[in-house]
Formats: sequence, structure tokens, C-alpha cells
Amino acid sequence: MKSVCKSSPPGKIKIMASFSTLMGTKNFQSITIAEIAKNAGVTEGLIYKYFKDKKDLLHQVLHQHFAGFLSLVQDRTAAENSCMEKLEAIVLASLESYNQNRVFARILLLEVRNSPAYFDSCAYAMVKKYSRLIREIVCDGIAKKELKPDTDPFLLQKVILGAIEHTCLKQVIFDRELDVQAASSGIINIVSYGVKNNGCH
Amino acid sequence: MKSVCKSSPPGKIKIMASFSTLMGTKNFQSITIAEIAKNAGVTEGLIYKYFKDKKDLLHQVLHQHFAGFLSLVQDRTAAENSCMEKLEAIVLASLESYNQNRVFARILLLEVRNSPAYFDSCAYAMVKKYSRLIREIVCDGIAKKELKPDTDPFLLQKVILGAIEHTCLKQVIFDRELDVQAASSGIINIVSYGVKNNGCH
DNA sequence: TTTTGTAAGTAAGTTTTACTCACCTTTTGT
DNA sequence: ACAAAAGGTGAGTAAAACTTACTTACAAAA
Repeated sequence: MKSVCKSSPPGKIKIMASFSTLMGTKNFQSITIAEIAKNAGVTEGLIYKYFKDKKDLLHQVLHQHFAGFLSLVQDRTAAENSCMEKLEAIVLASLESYNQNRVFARILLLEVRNSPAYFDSCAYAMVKKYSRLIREIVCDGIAKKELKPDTDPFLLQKVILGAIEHTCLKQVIFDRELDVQAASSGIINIVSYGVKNNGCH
Repeated sequence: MKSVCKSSPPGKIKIMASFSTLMGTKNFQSITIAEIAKNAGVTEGLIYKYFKDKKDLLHQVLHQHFAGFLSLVQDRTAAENSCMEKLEAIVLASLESYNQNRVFARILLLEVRNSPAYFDSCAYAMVKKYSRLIREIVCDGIAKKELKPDTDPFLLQKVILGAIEHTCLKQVIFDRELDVQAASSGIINIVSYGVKNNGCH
């Protein structure tokens, strides 16, 4: 659960940087420990001084990226007033981050969820914070009558998170650019007003 | 791209069945070729007669499951008339399938997307059919004025697919039951009418 | 019937790769 | 000053994916 604080030894920093760089061009499976070590200018053994195993390295690198991302999201939402503005800020910040930091996006969306160890990692703890933030905004929106009173906060959180992830999934996988602004306002528009043509807009 | 047709040799059938069973209790990484072979009552070598590698086996098993799933979805949507009813049928059928067939769900949602080879596989070809079906229903709904004219079919398809996946993700990962009916109607309700309290419902 | 070609299946390697362990070297607290 | 801990090394191990050379069954052509 401990994070990479300022006083990390240079070896650890180099290992994480090396791995992060390699993730830019290859997927997790095809990156070898030998490659990471060589690229970092350290020996293979040192990797296992700081990381339980290869997966643990993945999780710590994700945690590092997610920490920055989460504080950005928190700042952006704090700057907004209404519930829907806060939610749009989250959607926009998320898509922006996934669009700009493809390594982060690929790790989060494609690489970690297949291993049980991830769900005990400090990285997953941050993801839980992130989804809790969304639920809290939703609950607040219901309390302030900005959202319909019968809204299910858990379900809405999942719909929003699912929409964010699936909207950029193809772009992340095939390394294409995403029109973040259009996607973001599109998602918020659907979630706000729905798509059914009921003559009310 | 070739599927497992009726005339598959018994060895291949046993290998796929063995692997599918093992996926019920373990994740892909932790299943070994030796284990699959032993469980199937064949030798390791035979696996490489029918499958390029371990990942190819995974993809072919997913293809097998997805073929059944897709035809179910096609039948169910064909039985509905309106656009929203068709979409609800898809959401319901998807959540039902993921809830009942956890091996299928885990492979699709957690195991395949990390490898580039998947996106050349016959399994991914079926996924493309599935998402195209959703888009076609949406386009039809727009044409028939059931949906708002400014709806983006690609975006709506992604929002719906993302909502489906994220709604059952936690249950699939932690092997818990899902209230399929409630989740399905909840998603459709959000997507149809939105969550914003605008005094119009 | 013999031959020939192919698909099903085997068994023993080989190689790659994640991980370990015993050992140095440098820093730090008392 | 010196013990102890932290940073770092490099050779070695074990396991698992994959290969390859081989055998057996079997159907169709000659």
C-alpha cells in the first residue's frame, strides 16, 4: 500500500521509468524483466528488491500515474458548482488523461484487471476513491434536486465510468486520436437528457 | 478465422472443453499447458497441432461462446418492434449471459484485450458484429424518429456497451450475483430519459 | 491389394523468462 | 568507530511455453 514517495532510491525510479517507457511501445506480456533491467541500467535482481514480482511493478507504475490523475480530477471538480458541471469535469478530465497518457490508459483499461493481485494493490485503492468521488457527486446532486430523485448512484457511476472507458477504448487500443471535447459533451448530453425523442428538450 | 465446426477432431474438442473448465476456477495466466493437456487426456504437443499458441486457444474458446451469445441477441432483438425495446433486449440478454456464463464474461471482459492478436481473431470479428448490430438499431431509431435526431450512433453504442460492461464488471470479477433485470431497466431508463431533474418526465 | 498421402496423436527435447539467493558496497544512526 | 541497514550485483534455478522428430490410423488412388 505504500506509494513511491520523494525519497525513492534512484534504482527504483529508473526501473519504473524504464518500464513505463517500454509500455509505450509493447504490451505487458511481451516486456521481459531482462529488458526492463537493461533499459534502466540496473541488474535483474534489483527489480525484485523493490517489487514483489512483475505484476507488482505494473501496479506501482499505475498507482503513480493514477495519483496524479486523481488529484487533477479532484481539483477540477472542486472548481465546479453544479452536479452536472462536476460530472462533466470528471468525464472531460478522464478522457483527456487517457488521450494524452496512453501508457496510463493501456495499463488501466487493458492490463491489470485480469489478475486478482490488482484488487489488493494500492492502485486499485485509488480507483475506488475515484469511483466513490463520482457517487458522492451524484448523491449530492440528488440531495440538491439537480438529479431525479429515483437515480441510483451506484448505477449512474457505473454508466458514466463505462461510457468513459468504452468511448476511448478503441482509440487507446489502436493508438488513434480522440476528440475529447466532443466525446465528453456527447456523453454528458446522453446521460443528462437521454436519447428518446419525447418532444422535451 | 475458421470456426470450430461440427467435424472437429475429438482431441480438439477435449482441449477446448478442458480449458473452458479450468477457466471457471483460475485466470488465464495461471493455467498451464501441461494442466490443460492432462485435464483433457491428451499430450501437450497436440494442443499445438490445433492452436497456434495458448492465446489462440483462448480466442477460439471465446469465439465458440460468443457465437451462441450473438445468435441469442439477434433472435431477441428480431422479436422486438421499437428501437428502445430492441436496445433493452440487447442489454438484458448481455447482462443475462455475462451473469450466467462467467467463463465467457471473464474471458471477454478481462483476459483478451491486452493482446494485439485478439484484434485479428475470429472472436473479435464477432464482437464487431455485435456492436454493429447496436449501431444499426440506433440508426434505425433515429430514422424512425424514436430517437433524437442529433444522436451520434457510434457514441450511443459505446455508452450502452460501456454501461453493460461496467455494470457487471465487479460482479464478474468478485464472482457475485447480479440483479440482471434491475440493472437492465436502470440502464435503459438513464439512456432513454437522462438523469437531470428538468421537471419533464 | 498395394501404395500413398494425410490427419491424429505422442514423447522427449529446447529455450525463454520470471524469480532466487548469496554476496558485495555504501550509507546512516548511535 | 562500527554495527546495521539499505542499495546494488550476478550467477544460478525452475517452470512453463513451445518445437520437432517420430508413430499410428485411415482413406483414396493405383
